[in-house]
Amino acid sequence: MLRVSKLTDYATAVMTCLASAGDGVTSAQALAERARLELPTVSKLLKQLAQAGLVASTRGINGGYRLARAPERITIADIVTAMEGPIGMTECSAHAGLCDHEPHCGVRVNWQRINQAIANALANVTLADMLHVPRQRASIPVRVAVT
Amino acid sequence: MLRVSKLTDYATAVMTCLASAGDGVTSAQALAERARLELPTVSKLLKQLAQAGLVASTRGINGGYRLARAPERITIADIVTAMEGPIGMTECSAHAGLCDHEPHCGVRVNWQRINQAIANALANVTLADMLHVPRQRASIPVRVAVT
DNA sequence: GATAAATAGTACTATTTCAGTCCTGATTTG
DNA sequence: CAAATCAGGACTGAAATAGTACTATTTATC
Repeated sequence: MLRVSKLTDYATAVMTCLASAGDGVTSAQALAERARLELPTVSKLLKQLAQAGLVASTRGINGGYRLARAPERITIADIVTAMEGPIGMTECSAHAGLCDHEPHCGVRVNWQRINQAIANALANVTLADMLHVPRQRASIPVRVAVT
Repeated sequence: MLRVSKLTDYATAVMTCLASAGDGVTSAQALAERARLELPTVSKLLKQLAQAGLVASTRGINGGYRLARAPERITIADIVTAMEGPIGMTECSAHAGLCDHEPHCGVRVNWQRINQAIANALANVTLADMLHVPRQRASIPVRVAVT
């Protein structure tokens, strides 16, 4: 149903917790409790987020994670990409050359444009935005133009 | 990777073929050949599209399918919804009440806003648009505002 | 009215993906 | 050195997906 995976969903929740936690490091354990998720699951996705460079980790006792950048500079698109790979609605728009139909597929270029629109929509919402419950109207002006 | 299913992808291709076929009915067989897909697959998705009211079918010999509305009035969002159900990036944003975390989930409202942005992006591209190879710039002004 | 062509509906299966868990190793603090 | 914590990989059960097959129904033509 055109959805992101649960892991990605959890990842946004955990990242939001991290953003609200401030500057110090927070352990995976503490994040799991705050997000009400299982520790192994949280560990797994934090590892992925760390590899993608969205969070920085500190090992050892009193270790934990913190955001690698300011919440204003981390977007939903970053998180989705970290968890699921490149954003592409169709196989051929994410990776060229895999589809037999490419030579006679007039639809492909248009899908790429749609992808772009969606990627822009995701890139226009930052972690900082997620911290706020939206105001009545127009608090996050997402403006996407396919050009 | 945030993608639509292959069936949905095929559906857009088949719908595009139908749009370019003009007013008469076109058989599933002919559509399969033009889209270079297997007949059973095309039949299956045409049935779904018919149930969703996007195509009209004529039975019997010389039967086939035609668009139920003008291509300008059928959007990618219509096709995606017909094939995959309601557009929702996360479980909780498509169906309320299923998620244990809802009471303490500050992320949910924001996901709903993102969904809306994406739904708008898909709703702003019509079948008629898909028929054209995009011009150099600004041929499909998709403008999405989360308000 | 019989026949052929085409859609309608249902069921089934193999494959793939996803979610979740567990285990072992590496690192740091005390 | 011991405890706490992250890193990396492997594994498994469940679910979704894709594709196929079969039967019933409808309609035009002869």
